[in-house]
Amino acid sequence: MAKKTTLEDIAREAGVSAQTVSRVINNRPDVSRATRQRVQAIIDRLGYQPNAVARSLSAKRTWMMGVVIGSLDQFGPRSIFLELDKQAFAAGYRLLPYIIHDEDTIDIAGYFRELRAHQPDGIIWAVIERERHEEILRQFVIEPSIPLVTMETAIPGVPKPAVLDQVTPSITLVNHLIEQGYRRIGIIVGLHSAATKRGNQRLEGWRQAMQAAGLPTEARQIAEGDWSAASGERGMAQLLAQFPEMDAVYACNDQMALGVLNYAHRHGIHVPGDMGLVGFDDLPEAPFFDPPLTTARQPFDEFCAITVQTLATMIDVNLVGEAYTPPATTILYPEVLIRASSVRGASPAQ
Amino acid sequence: MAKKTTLEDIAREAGVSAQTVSRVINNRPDVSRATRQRVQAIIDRLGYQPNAVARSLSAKRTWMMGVVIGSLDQFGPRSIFLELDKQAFAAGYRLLPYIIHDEDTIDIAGYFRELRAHQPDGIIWAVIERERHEEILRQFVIEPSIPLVTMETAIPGVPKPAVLDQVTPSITLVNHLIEQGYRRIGIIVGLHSAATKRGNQRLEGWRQAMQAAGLPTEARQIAEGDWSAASGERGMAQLLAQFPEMDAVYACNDQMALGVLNYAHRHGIHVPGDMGLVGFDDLPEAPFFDPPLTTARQPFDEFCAITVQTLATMIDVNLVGEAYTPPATTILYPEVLIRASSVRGASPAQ
DNA sequence: CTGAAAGCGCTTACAG
DNA sequence: CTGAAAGCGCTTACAG
Repeated sequence: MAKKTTLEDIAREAGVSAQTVSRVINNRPDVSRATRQRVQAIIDRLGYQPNAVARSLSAKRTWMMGVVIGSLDQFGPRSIFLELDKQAFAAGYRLLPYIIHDEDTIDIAGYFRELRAHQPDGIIWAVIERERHEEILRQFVIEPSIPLVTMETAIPGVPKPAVLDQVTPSITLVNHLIEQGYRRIGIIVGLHSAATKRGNQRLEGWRQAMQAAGLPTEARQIAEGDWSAASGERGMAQLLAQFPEMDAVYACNDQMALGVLNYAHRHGIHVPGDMGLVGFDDLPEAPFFDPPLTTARQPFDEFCAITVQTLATMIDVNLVGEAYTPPATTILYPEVLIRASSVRGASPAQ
Repeated sequence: MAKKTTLEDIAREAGVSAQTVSRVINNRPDVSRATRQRVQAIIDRLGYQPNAVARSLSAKRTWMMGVVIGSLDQFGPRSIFLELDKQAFAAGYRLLPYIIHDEDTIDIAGYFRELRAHQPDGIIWAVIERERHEEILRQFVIEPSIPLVTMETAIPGVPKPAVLDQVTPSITLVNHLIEQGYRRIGIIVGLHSAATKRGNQRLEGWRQAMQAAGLPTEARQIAEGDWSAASGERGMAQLLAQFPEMDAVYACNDQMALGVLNYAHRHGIHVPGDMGLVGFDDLPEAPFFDPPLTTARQPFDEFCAITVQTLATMIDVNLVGEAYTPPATTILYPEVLIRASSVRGASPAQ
């Protein structure tokens, strides 16, 4: 392996000191035009690239944001990860991903210690809320006071720059079903809904809308899935068994809605004629379902932009040593997209 | 910010030298049991975590693998990224992702220089082949001889540990359609198929299977999409216009196949009765399409495992300074999954 | 505008 | 089995 060019090499070649080269690299103003040009020419000629590791160590700044996030198999985490990456790059940061492929087998605390060992300038905690996380965060992040923001979890004292409201779009979706004349509306919630804010909120929105309309919200109207299409299919079968008069379903994500559609097709249930259906997520595939799916699209771009910007500010403030007053949480509202699956007058497929 | 605990702190506290602590941390054998226990106890008590940046600088090893990959919006890159992450973690490496969100606007060379600045121990080049990449790789990686493997691109002198064969499953898919009695088979290829190996291979498999069966492969049987469902729908319309006698379609990914299905539903074309359909990818949603979609599933887990293992070996060998003989490329074969969309005898949905 | 010195927090030979 | 010294490749005060 050919010896790599270092700052020292450039300095020698240019006949200047190391920190003059450093100044040129970092675009500091206090270098004469002539010196800057001479040094820059040598840098370009040798294709020199400063060692980011050395720079991080001496500057005590890595320009890395650690991100802890659930498996990217699901649409939500995946979209968030991609947008975080875009936004972080735009802000000059690189992402250090710690993806939790399987929450049940992974040692989150160990995972987290390791992430911290890499000295990220800040950490984005994008994992869906679980009881035990709060303790881990407190122990490993909050106490050593490394800048931290959360995206899905509300922890006292930790900024949560933005939140995706789940209740409002759920109410809108259910109200829309009611306006279309559906009355006996069932719901298929996601996995761990009892333990996560997100699942609860969608259920909560359904409940509020139903009760406001004077409609029942009994336990037999609720089935639990695991976000997969297969579980949507099972949930549909379960609901029809325990709530046979059902005339519409709110599937808490589009994949489960697809399972419901599949069940309906196989059993000769016409959607939306016999059964109204709404989902959540707006998968790229959703407009191409048969019938196209009414659903809600979350503004992940804004969600991530606000989160990254806030963390970047926290990092800056932290370096200066000032006290930081976190901004109020920005509430973002998903957009409801009405498509044929929930519109009573919609013509059948054929 | 409370001063972080360093190795020096541990040494002072334990009354030993710094490198004795270093030995304990790195599990070197040459430490007495008594010393090791005493030091370890202090490490545990203070919750000390060695600074990975300092360690990387002095050891000249970051335990990072850089991965350059296209946008994770698509199923292929996404699956590859997730599996790479799993495999890299299992091998003791972390991933430094450089995601190319938009290939047309990004400065790949600059992107790459920056990745190199972070001193990854090796680089995985998982971008789909484009002409200009080869030059960039040669300039920035091959010359400074940093361990590098490719996944989608074949570059002379650069190991490509495994390859996902696209021709064979395409032949299998088309042969299956032929066996089912379909004869006038159209194909919707993906974006840039002229420029990427992958697109070409699926088209090539279609061509080979058709010609082997003595069936025509005219230009009017081919439409180009962009991998999206919308483009599949457009491709279907285009094919029916220029190839009206068509009785089956090979959509080169499942999303485009979904677009085809959507078109068929809206125009009263029965799949598989009037029109056979096969896709490629086996999206989690594919078994729940109406009808369930015949498609091919690629073994991304093996693909990534072999790639990561090879790179890890190359890194080890490179550190020792030995010459490395890259292994032969392992050819992996996607599995074809037959579902109702291509089975003539399959009963209609209702 | 420029440079000599110290230091970031570790590991790596080299001694003993 | 243990330690003193040097060094990884930069940046940061501090002088001048």
